[in-house]
Parts: sequence; structure tokens; C-alpha cells
Amino acid sequence: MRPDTDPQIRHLHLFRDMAQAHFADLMTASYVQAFPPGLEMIRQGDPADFLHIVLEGSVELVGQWAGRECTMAVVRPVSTFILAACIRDAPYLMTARTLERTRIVLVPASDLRAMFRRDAEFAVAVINELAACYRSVVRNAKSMKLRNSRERVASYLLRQSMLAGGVPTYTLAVEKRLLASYLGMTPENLSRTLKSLEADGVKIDGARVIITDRTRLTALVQPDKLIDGPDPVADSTGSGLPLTYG
Amino acid sequence: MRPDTDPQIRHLHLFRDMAQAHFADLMTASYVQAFPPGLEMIRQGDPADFLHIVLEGSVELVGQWAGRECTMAVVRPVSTFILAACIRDAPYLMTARTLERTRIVLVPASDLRAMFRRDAEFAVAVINELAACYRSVVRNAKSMKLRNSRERVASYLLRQSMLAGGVPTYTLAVEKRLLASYLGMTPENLSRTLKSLEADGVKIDGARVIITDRTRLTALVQPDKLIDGPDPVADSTGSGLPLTYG
DNA sequence: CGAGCGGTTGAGGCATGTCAAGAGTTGTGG
DNA sequence: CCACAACTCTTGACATGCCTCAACCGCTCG
Repeated sequence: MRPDTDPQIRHLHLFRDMAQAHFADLMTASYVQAFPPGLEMIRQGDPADFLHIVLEGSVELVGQWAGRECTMAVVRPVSTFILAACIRDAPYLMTARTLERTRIVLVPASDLRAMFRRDAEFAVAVINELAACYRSVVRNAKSMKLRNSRERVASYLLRQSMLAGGVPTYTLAVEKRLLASYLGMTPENLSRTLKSLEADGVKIDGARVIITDRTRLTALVQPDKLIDGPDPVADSTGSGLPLTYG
Repeated sequence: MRPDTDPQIRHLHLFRDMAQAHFADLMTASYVQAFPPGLEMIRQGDPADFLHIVLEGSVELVGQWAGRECTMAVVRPVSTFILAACIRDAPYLMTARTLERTRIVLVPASDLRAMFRRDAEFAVAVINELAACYRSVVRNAKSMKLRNSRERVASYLLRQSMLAGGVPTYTLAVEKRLLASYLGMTPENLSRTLKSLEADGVKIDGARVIITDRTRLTALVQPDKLIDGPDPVADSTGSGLPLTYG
């Protein structure tokens, strides 16, 4: 592994507390790889051989069944994904596809599994990471089951504004098509919903989001810590859709 | 803690591999409590003070928002719940309510958190448990987003048959009202859907499920390991709805 | 017995998906 | 540099899945 990539990875909560020698061991067993945009780097069902760490670019995690598919998450630098599959030495549950040119660190799953038996601090970090990831998916599931599509869109828009520091205007980080899939609806429906939300305090101009009446929007969304976070997920970078997916 | 309850707990994957002395420490700090049916033992948002272990009875985990609620899981003996909240020392994401008279072991969260720093085997067990729980929720989320309500009902019915050993007939373990909520639909709709499924190989007579044409039902469901399990969740007892919820 | 509750059934309405067409944008190759 | 293809996004018309409301049955339990 090229040592210049180490520092960013070392700062992740997952690796922050482990012994330097152990971290080095993991890194020498790993390697960096670059993928072109739109490439399917993992197919769901494949055996989980590597923990993936996104250094640059972005990766979409999608679930597939019976010819249908839906976006489960978007992973952005610097964070990890499919930790749980590696730990259980089980098949990936989601397909991973690059959204743009992406650089990834691949850490062999077997080394990973051996490491948390050697390094107690690392084991604790893995525990915390997994617990955070678990809670993140539960919140997601709650959102899907308790809110209708309009409420999900509104809460997404408001949350992104908060993540950006409470700004009144920002630009969407993902294509609307993808966002629709993530929110569990069709692109056509998202388009219509976005327009209808102008009556509730958000205006959309292309990829630009302008919050025109925060009070009104907040009233509609009824933000809830037990759905919309926090639980500052381990290596959150404040970007993207959810935060980290194990 | 009464020592007669120890063996069942000790057999859980979560506690199986830890040192006996450490297990004893955890148990002496814990205590058993019995709850009447329909009691709300945990309210979502409360601080997570105790890991819960169901010894007898059953517990419903529900998510709530804006006056609505939905069943996220049903926990049956012997298994644990809300492990993740305890580990992160964060508020419970779900409300827990007994479905019948239920005996619960309460393990102080602080002891738990201290213990996986002392006992490496326990730490590994927690890692495995959390990873399994995580994957379980992801599968659940995939099911909700990729299948329509009819497909979810059919897959549930078929899966329960498989869990019971591939039997052609069995009785539902939960009320239909609750099942509807778990599957993300209204009771009325579940009722209609169940009737309509007679054309696809399952007949329902009260709480009795009779699979009349397994081939046909299987064709409809298109069972998928990446949605319907396995990943033999840690302390699965082969009963109830999902299996274990962290 | 009567109240309460779970389950079923029907009628009607809203939300969401489907299909189709067109505008705008991006990327590519001649 | 332009032409073209491919793609996203939007909009409209239409179909349908799912929910709501209401009534009724049967069961359980005080």
C-alpha cells in the first residue's frame, strides 16, 4: 500500500485506536485500486473477500431482486463499507457500483478477522462501528415504514441543509434519479413531489435547493432524532446520503 | 440473579465463549424481572441502561413517529435485544412492549461495555452478533423496498414454513394485526391479500396456514438468500418473526 | 349478557407506479 | 465544430395498489 494514503485511513474511528504496528500490518496486506465510473465492483451474493475503503470518488450500494433494484446507500470518502459481510465471512448483501472515478483500498477480510482477535482496541472500534451502522439502518427502516414519500423527501432536504451547517441553500449531492431510488419512489414521482413542496417552504431549481420557509418545512418534517440521526456515525464526513454502511 | 436461569443464557452465542468468571460477574450484576402482558417496558428515546434478554414470553419492538407506529420485530426466548443502543450508550430507537407475560433478564449496559474490554472472546462474540443483526436489518430493508405487499406476505408465509422444517401446514405465531404492521401494511389489506393468495398455493384458515401448492408459491416468492436469510443469526431459536434484533 | 377486540368485507378515494412524449444536457465521433 | 446518441428530468394521462371508513361477525372476558 502506498504510505501516502495511510493518514486519512488511520484517522477513521475504526483504525484510530489500534496499535501502530497492527495498523501497519493491515495496510501492507492491503492495496489500492482505481475504478472507472459506472463499474460494478461488487456483485451481491459474491463472497466477501475484502473490506472496502473509499479514498476518492463515490460508490452506490444497491439491493437487487427479481430484476428490480433500489439504492440503499451512497458511500463517500473517507469511509468503509461492507464491514459486516467481511466479519461474518458471508456473501455481500448489496451490489456496489462506482458513481464516478473512484479510488478504493481493499483490506483482506481474513486479515481483518484475525486482527480484532489480536488487538483489543481494534475490537472495541469494530464493535462501535457495527453498532452505529446497525442503528443507522434501523433509523432508515423506520423512515421507510413510518413516513410517506412526501415526508421522506422533505426530511431528506431539510437534513441535508442541516448537515451543510443549517444553510438555506445548497446543491444536491446526487442525481435525482438516484435520490428517488434511495427514498423508495420513482423519478417521476420525486419530480412531482419536489414541485409540490414549494408550497411547504422549499424551492428546487435544477440541482439547487432553496429553503424559503424553514419553519414551515420543519413543521411538515417533524424531525426526530430517533429517525434522522444523530449518533455521529464513526467516520462521518458530513456528506452524501446516509453516512456509513457496514 | 437466580442461578437456574444461567444455563439458557450461557448457551447464547453472545455469552458462550467468554470466561466463566466473567459471565458470572455479568450475571450477578443483573436481575430478572417479570412483566404483565401489554406493558411498555421500554419507551423509544429513553437512555439505554440495560441489555434485555427474553427468558419467557415475547416482546414486540415498535417504531413510532408522529402518532403512527409500526412493528419492527418480535423477540422470543431465548434471545437478546437492544444490544446496539447499550453499546453506544445511546437512546433506544424502538419501543418495547410485552405481548404476553414475559420474564426478562436485565444486564446493566455499563457492565456490558466494561466487559468486552476485559474479555476478548466476549468482544468477538459481540462483533459477530452485531454483524449478524446488521445484516438482518439490511435484508429487511431490502424486502421492504424491493417487494410489494403481496410478495412480502407470500415470502413470509413460505419462510415460516421452512423455519418449521418445511412443513406444509402450521399456525401463525402472531396476531394478523401485528403481522400486518410488521409487513408494512394495514390489517384490512393483509386480510384481502391472504385471501387472494389462495390462487397461488396457500390457504389460510384462521391462524392456520396450509400450503397447497409449494411449487406455485415458491415461484411467486422467488426466495433469495440475500433477503430471506440465512446467516443463522446468533441465538436464533427458529421462532417468531425475524430472529434477533440488536 | 354486553363490551371490547380481532378479523373480514365492501365502497370509495388518494397516493404511487406506469407509459409516453418532449426539453435540456452531456459526451462522442466524424 | 457540428450532429447525433444517450441520458436525465419533467409533465401529462392513465392504471392500480394501498389506505380509509364503515359495517358486521365471532370470540373472549368481565
